[in-house]
Amino acid sequence: MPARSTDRKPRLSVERIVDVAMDQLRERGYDAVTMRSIAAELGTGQASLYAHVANRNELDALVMGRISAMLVVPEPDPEHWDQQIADLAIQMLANFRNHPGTARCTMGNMPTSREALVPVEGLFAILRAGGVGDQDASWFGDALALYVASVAWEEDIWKSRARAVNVDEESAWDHIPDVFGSLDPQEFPVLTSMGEAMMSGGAEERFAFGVNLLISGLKSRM
Amino acid sequence: MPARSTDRKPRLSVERIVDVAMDQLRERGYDAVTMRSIAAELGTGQASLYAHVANRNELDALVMGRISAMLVVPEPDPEHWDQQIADLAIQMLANFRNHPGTARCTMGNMPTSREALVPVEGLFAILRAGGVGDQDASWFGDALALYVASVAWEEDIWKSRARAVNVDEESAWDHIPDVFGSLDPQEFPVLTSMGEAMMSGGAEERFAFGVNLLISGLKSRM
DNA sequence: ACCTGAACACCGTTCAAGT
DNA sequence: ACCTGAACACCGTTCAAGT
Repeated sequence: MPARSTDRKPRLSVERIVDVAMDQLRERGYDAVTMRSIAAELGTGQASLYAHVANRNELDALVMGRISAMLVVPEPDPEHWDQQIADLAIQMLANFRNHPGTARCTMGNMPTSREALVPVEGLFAILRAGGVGDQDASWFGDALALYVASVAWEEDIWKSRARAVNVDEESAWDHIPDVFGSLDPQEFPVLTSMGEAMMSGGAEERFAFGVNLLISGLKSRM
Repeated sequence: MPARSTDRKPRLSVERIVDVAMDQLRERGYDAVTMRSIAAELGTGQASLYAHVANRNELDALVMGRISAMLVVPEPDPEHWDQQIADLAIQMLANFRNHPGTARCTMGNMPTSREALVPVEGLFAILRAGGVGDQDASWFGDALALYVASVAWEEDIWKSRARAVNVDEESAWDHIPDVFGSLDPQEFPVLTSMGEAMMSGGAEERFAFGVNLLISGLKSRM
């Protein structure tokens, strides 16, 4: 009798491959997720994945589509377009953080799939409603997406490095103040005199500052 | 008789290793430069490199130091701090372009060497002269450096991809308009109606726009 | 059509052994 | 102290062969 509903090896599919990729990205970080590690978890050989995914880069694009689909872009409110953009940026970073390791998958990959383009459409709809010209909107969208992904990717890198040294993320930063403390005040008068400003502020504040820079800059053109 | 001045294998040194790395980064792109390829060009085994360089990541940091040392940061002119920062950003991007493949080396690497910190000191000196507070300066410097490196790295990625397909860089973009052309205007009303704005503007204009965004944003806080 | 084992052509890094 | 050959434990991708 065929055990239909409890088959130990359901068929491979793009969805299952991306599922496993997302899990492993979270648990191991970008560099430790390989075609082989994914295949192993799926109980198959690495060659089998290539029947569903062309190559590693396409897998990255699929992961980008998956996390893009999680974004919820609000209906444009012309009165509060700037706040809507700021909120969206914060949502994007939070989404990357909820799915560690995925930021790297988006870098260098243009959004070309339907999934990935839906939030882009939403972003531009908000900008247009706010009265931002198409040219400015296009370039602004580029800069914002690049900034958010870069910040998320850097955070992933610190996480991976801490994991490599097998130390908690906080104490990985411990030796950084040493660099500034050991600087020659003659040669580095500014750096040595702004020590605490270099260190202060959490990731949240830094990111909010950067997003505010971009949005204020855009407003100052209008 | 010992042929002193024409020794075919001068001693290995960090400098020579970084020299070769920079050359190969230019000619092959980041991913194709390996400990092995560097060792091969130096006529030695890959293991020999490890007597001078701890690992690949340290090599990247050394490359970052090398290109940082090429930057010329002007004496602060309080009247024109904003233009000085814009010029510096343009110089940074030009420097990355003159040394293709090096942008990736800087990503995720904090400037900790003396070489790498000299231009950072110069940047902060300009900002301080311009009256920017230390906290703002610190966060702004972060965002600017991240933005410039990201843009340069993306350009390197397009270049590598074009190289992989063995096609010139221009025609690698040929199929991109197709993506927008095939979009459903019902689902993507904004994207389909801003076609030319998405494409227009060279890399130069886009970058100048992004830098202007950051600087204008910073000014609007003062 | 989908899956597999085995191979190809690579990686970074380590280490015992040489000079 | 510096260098080397050889190995270890990996990569992405391909391909002939199976079902």
